[in-house]
Amino acid sequence: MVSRDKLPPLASIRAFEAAARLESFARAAQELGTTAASVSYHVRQLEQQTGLRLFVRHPHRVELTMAGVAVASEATAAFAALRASFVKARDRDEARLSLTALPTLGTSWLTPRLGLFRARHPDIAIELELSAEPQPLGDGRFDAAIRHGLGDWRGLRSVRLFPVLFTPLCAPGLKGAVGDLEDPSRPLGVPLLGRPDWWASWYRALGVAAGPPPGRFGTSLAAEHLDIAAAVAGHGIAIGSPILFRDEIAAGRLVPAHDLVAGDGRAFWFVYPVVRLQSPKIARFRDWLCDEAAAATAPMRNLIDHAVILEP
Amino acid sequence: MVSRDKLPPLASIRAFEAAARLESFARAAQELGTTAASVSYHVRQLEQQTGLRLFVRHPHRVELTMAGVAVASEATAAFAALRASFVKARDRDEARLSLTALPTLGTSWLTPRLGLFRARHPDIAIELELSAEPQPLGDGRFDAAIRHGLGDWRGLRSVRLFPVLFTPLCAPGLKGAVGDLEDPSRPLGVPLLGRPDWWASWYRALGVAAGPPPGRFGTSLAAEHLDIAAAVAGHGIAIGSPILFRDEIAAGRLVPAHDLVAGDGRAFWFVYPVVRLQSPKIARFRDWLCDEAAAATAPMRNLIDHAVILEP
DNA sequence: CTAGAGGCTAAGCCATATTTATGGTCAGCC
DNA sequence: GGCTGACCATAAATATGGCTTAGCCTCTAG
Repeated sequence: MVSRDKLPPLASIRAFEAAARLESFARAAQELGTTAASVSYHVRQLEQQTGLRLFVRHPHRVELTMAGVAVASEATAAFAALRASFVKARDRDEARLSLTALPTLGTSWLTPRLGLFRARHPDIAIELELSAEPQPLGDGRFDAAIRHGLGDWRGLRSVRLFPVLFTPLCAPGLKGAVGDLEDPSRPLGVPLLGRPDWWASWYRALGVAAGPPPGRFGTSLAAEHLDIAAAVAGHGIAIGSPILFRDEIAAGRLVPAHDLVAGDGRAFWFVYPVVRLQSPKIARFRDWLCDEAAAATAPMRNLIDHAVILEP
Repeated sequence: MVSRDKLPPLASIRAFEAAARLESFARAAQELGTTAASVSYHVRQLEQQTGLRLFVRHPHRVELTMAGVAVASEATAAFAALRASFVKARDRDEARLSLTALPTLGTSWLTPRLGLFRARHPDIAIELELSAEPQPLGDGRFDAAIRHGLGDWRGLRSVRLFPVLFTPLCAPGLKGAVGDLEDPSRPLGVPLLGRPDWWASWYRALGVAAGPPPGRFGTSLAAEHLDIAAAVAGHGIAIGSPILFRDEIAAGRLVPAHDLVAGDGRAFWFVYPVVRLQSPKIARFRDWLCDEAAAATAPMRNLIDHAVILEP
């Protein structure tokens, strides 16, 4: 005899439950997407395991026994509860999407657009955390992230948004004060703002091996968007992405200080764990985000195509 | 995305539930009688199917997420309910054992012994129905049967109890009045009781081709045990089983009218559906019945071994 | 600092469940 | 009253899915 409190095979219970509810092996097979023979096998299996007679077989119909009725009703309830618990968990999970992104991207590009997402998907609340350090996904804190890099994070699905680019940007009033930007050895009149390594990269893209000397830089700020804000205030020439700061340029608060747009081969990616490929809320956000990224890059096609991409 | 109300694979839910309850894949594997790799696989499977993150993986321990806690508690409850329903159904089913048997065996052999079974197994109530026609098993009316035959009923498990034998029996006072039983053509002085075909078989076993002429028989009764009762009353010589009527013989109410014991190759069998091999109540009754049959036949070993068995 | 425990991944195998095919029985229907 | 179709049982072959095995990494404990 089978142990008194061991659960019989669940597949068999499932087949039995459907057969009992539908009062037919054939219909149960249909519901379960299998064959009547399979249902018959499973029900018999269950009867043998439990020692209970669950169905009385009549030549072309089956009838539940007393024991069968009792077990079936409880099994139906148990399966319903199980299904309900998953649905409920998913509903709750669906209502909140937690993201992490880099401060610059979050502040200058993502935040202004999130309202549009919320308007289109009012059932999903977005939580956005900004941090310079990439936060790990998969520990339950974040559903997805926007990162920059090469898109090769293992265990994560990466969807490319747009390339990481940089170009000198300054306030319109400063444009005249800018001397010969192309030669880092000649005095410039205004300080450079932003990460020195980006400036160095940009000069490499220009064909100049030596980056600007340290004395050229103004106050060093924590993040790209802060440098840009400083540039808007007329404190110098910042280096930044023409895609991220397109609105500033379009509004005339910033102008390119030079035509050359450089890139380092990296891009911004929307990333989320492969195990959550099936998550509808992530899929919805991803699709929306891709559309936004496409809309943001389409008018800049020409600029992007002519960017000088350095080998990483 | 997986359909909103489709139940994920039950095997995966089961693995997850155990892992959640025990807070360890390794212990869950142990409980489920499988390996940690399998549990890991199933949990991952479930997470992919549902799009829910259920566990946070720490290097050498796992931790339930919010969603995991919610699902796990409901899953545990659902499984418990399922298990309970089977246990309850079995308990209820266990309390009553319904049997069908032949009238003669039931009246003369089984009924006197049932009290002993009840005394030893007070939790099982026996229902016994006697009928000359073999009742079908498997339609829910009877759990098991005692039949006579060759033990080759398909779909049924047969356990041999003792052989079907027959020998002439009469009241002690009649023994002297019996003439030459061995020659069916010579007058006998007393009528023969019981089924003419059994008498014919008995004479064949004796080596006499011709059975007794019809005129030799007394009143024809419906069942063997009624013939035996008539014999006890001194109305003639009955043919019947020395095993079934052992008590009558031991008490001196009947004596063998001849030494020859014949058999037709058949036996009494305890039979029950193969699908109920696991049924504890049937197993208990079967074991008890076999013991009783063994106890009843042991003292008659010699007699049984010397019986003349006819080819069926 | 080593040993042990816990978990992940990958790959190959095996078992389990399903399919396919056949047969039998009954109900409905010309 | 036979025919046809629906339904279930059974058996054998197949295939898919899940298990196991083996190796690795990380962390904890002694």
